[in-house]
Amino acid sequence: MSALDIPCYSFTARHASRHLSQFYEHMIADSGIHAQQFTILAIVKNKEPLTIIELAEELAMDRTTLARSLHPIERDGFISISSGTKDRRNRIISITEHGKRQLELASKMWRRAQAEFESRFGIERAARLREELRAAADAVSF
Amino acid sequence: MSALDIPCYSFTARHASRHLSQFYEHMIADSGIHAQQFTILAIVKNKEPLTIIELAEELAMDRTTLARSLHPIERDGFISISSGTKDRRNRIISITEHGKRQLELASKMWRRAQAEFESRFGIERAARLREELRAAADAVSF
DNA sequence: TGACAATAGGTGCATACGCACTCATATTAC
DNA sequence: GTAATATGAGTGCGTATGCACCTATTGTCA
Repeated sequence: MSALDIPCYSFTARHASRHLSQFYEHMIADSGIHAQQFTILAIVKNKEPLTIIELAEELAMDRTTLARSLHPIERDGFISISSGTKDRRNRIISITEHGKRQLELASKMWRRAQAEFESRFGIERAARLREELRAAADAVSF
Repeated sequence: MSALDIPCYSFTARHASRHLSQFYEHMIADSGIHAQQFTILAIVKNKEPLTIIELAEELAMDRTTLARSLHPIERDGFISISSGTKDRRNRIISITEHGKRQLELASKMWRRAQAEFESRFGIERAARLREELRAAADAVSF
């Protein structure tokens, strides 16, 4: 019996997530951004301008985790973060022109990663898995 | 359209992994160990003694990540790490009595987490998802 | 209007993750 | 037996993750 036979749903999900992430990281590495940053950029582009809490809700992730994930992509000039004018507590996040170009580039590689995974795993099977993953996350959300 | 509708398999897997992990973390928090540490302890108990590379292979995770994950549970006295005698490059990992007791305790809570997830998600559906996650990880493993 | 509650965000801390690089030991080739 | 190679492990660095606690600003209500 290997550890992979441990019937723990948490371990299995973490394990799959690690390997999927690694696969995508390698596939888009040349774009200069990470898989997680790719997702953030894509959302920011579609929803800008938005606050940290709004973006965190979009991504269904922790506010503080997200805030720190923004630092590298702000440092690299892919997004800009400014203070709100109406509500000065807010931080307003937008994508820069540089960020849009980088996202375009990464998108090409991302599409190849998607296609490669679907080719290896089966396109319908992959779609089903994605649905089930969403449902599983829903099931444990408080 | 929300970020959760992004058809990226990597994002979806990370998202589900985050939420599943959080669910398990909360369910076993009182045991004093984390979900990841639970898995490590379980494997060490079943396979001890083993080296870092052997354990990393069991867990299908990066050697250096694992090595660092061992520090907290060694510090807390759940495992012991000694140098190999035959091959002095090796580090030999074993579970301590204290670790076994802690694992017993955590196992009870883990079983409740498993049951709760299966109850919410459906037991056969959960088993199917686990199989598919394993297969997906296999598909992207180099 | 002034106290209090609610909200947006930041920080400290600890764990999790993996790559590139290095060191020490063991094995192999000659 | 020694030089070259292979292997096991450690370290530096950067990203990802989330909890507890904090500050600053805004909103509310007496």
